[in-house]
Amino acid sequence: MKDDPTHTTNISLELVEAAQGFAAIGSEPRLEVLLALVRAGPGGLNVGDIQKRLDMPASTLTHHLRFLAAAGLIEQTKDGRSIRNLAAFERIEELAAYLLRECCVDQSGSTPVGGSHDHAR
Amino acid sequence: MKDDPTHTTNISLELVEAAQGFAAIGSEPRLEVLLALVRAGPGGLNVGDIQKRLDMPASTLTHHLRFLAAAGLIEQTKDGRSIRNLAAFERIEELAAYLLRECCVDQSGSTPVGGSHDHAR
DNA sequence: TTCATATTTCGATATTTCTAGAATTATCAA
DNA sequence: TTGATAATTCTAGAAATATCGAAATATGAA
Repeated sequence: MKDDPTHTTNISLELVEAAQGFAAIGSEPRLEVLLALVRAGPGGLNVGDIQKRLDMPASTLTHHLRFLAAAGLIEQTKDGRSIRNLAAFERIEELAAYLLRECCVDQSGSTPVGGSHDHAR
Repeated sequence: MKDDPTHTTNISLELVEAAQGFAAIGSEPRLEVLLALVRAGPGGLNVGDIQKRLDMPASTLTHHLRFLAAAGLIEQTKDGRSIRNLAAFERIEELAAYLLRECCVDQSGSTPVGGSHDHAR
């Protein structure tokens, strides 16, 4: 019982996914893109909007959006001839939760839940 | 009053520092190193210990430790002929807080605190 | 269809990061 | 001092990322 694939909303992220998520926001331009989307709220922003706000070449922006999407931090839906980008709040929260969960291990002195994450080696 | 250098415990991270922190844990080997330190607790681990646990060449490990230290995610103190590495729990929490703070902006519909982070452009 | 807009793909270059062996420095012990 | 241990620095090739202009693709409007 290491991970339950039947759950869509995963409670705990795997290390690999967490690392990918952190890498995605571990770049200033990408973090700025994500924050712009977060601030834009449920309506999101299309690529052109982001481009204007951050003054970034379209091809560069596409490159970064691909990273964010691959890490599950944004969702992209086609809307006419433009692409609507939405911040994936759940994933952001999962990343925060991952950090907090790991952070408190061994500090309070007890294992918080069940040994959910891969230890060993 | 944007940032108070007299405070050791900074309340809010700048975007640049946050991105650096996320980049530091945005690599599987580095995230594993940090988790090992977190699990080791207040005693920390020296480089050799980490090396054995993760089975990683010393020079590679040093490389990653430098990243983590630069991002403020670990603290290194000399202890005899070995180096004691400690997880910087505060910084980890700051990163989590950064995510949660940004995540909730515009979602609840109101600006949470004062416009603490750089908007605009 | 023709034109304009929105975005991606392509291609090319620059830079960074990853990895790890070899050499070096530092420290303690005998 | 000599020897062993701990860690870093040096070096370098491979791989990944970053940046961005130009060309291509897709869609909607006239």
